[in-house]
Amino acid sequence: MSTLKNHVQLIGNVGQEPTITNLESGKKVARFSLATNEYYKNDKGEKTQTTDWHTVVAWGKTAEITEKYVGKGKEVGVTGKLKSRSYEDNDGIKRYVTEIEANEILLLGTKNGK
Amino acid sequence: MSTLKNHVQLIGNVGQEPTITNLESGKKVARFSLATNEYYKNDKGEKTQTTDWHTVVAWGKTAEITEKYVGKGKEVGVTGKLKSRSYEDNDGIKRYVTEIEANEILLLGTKNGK
Amino acid sequence: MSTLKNHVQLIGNVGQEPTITNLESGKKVARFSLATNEYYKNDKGEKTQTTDWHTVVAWGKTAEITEKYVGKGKEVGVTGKLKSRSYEDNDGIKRYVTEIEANEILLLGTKNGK
Amino acid sequence: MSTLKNHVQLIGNVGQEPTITNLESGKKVARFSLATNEYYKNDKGEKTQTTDWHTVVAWGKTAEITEKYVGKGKEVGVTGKLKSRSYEDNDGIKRYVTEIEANEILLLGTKNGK
DNA sequence: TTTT
DNA sequence: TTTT
Repeated sequence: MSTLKNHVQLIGNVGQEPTITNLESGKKVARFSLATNEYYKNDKGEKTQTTDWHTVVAWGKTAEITEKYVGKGKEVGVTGKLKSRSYEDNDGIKRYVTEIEANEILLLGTKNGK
Repeated sequence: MSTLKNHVQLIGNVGQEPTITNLESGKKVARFSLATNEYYKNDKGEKTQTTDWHTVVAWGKTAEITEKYVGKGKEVGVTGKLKSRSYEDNDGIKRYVTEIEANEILLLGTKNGK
Repeated sequence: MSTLKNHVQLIGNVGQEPTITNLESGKKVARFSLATNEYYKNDKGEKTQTTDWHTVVAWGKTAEITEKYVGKGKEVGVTGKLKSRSYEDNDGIKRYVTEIEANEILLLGTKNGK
Repeated sequence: MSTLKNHVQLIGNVGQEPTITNLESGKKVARFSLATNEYYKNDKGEKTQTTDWHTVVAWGKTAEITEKYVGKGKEVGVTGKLKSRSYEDNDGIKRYVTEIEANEILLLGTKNGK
């Protein structure tokens, strides 16, 4: 888990309530979407915004923190690594997804942003 | 282009010769796949390796540097941001891709790693 | 200004009001101290905190943003690079200082954290 | 050890052989200086270089890796955190130093850069 | 010198 | 004190 070789950091707002899955092993997995917003002025000097949506996955203890503290609209910081995987959807079509596997999730702008 | 809000860094090896596209505007776009390798020992103490593949896109001047210096097998460092977009493939299926839009590409382990 | 070769990121609280210097050239320089706090449990299971203090320097436009928005106690994110320099103090003793030269300063936990 | 709150990354060349200290506890500490070089053209279009020197400290297992593999002139990548501390020098003058406490040290441009 |  |  080298942070030199594969490192992602995002600061943004949570799109929806995280989904929590309890694995048979007793481990938890949390998954949520995160919007990163950039504000800039376009050619005409008008204020514009771009939003990028990211899928964040958290395992184990980080999933538990997610379940407790991360909610829709909250501002969070995430560090982790980029992982890609493929699966077959219900129509038998091979799909590729890229997710951010979180090492750390930090609540920002809150009293308990510890 | 906030590096606090959306920042990716990768160090790895280039999978294939980059593809270069010359846009009508005269601008260049370079695209290549990058493998990040992690080495670790598994439960049984055996040396194991995980490889993650990433798609890197470079525009303008960074594309030109890519065209000149980046080649199959080379060790490179990349920083940039995560961008997701969708398109329809030839069968009319909506596809989602996540790419790293490079700000900077650094050649490592070379005499011209400037 | 390679973010691969020399990159620092901090999220913390501002210790004091920034000092602003107006250079003869008309350019501004802002300087402030930033505390990064880590919370953990010690050997005895007691909650403990470590604080590291950093000196952040901002030039030009980033200095102007600092002057307007950064104040004592505020939570801010900073990215930039590590710079070291030496000077002689009033007693003629050579001093070395390490500062973070900010590329970007982001206000966190605020409505205008854009 | 939050990489969101306090994170440094450097890629550069080692200035001298690392110094290794064996603590009474049996733990090792390694310390070395690292040069990060930036190349750019100045106002007159001449190629110029700036070098920043950093002090890297590694503890425990990372110190052992440093002892084995890190040597003068080698190209290495380092991630870690910024730590400042003070001490009294031999003349009783209080000195402040800022060091990078390494989490990870990666040998670049070598066959064993794993 | 901040914050929790 | 490194490197290109």
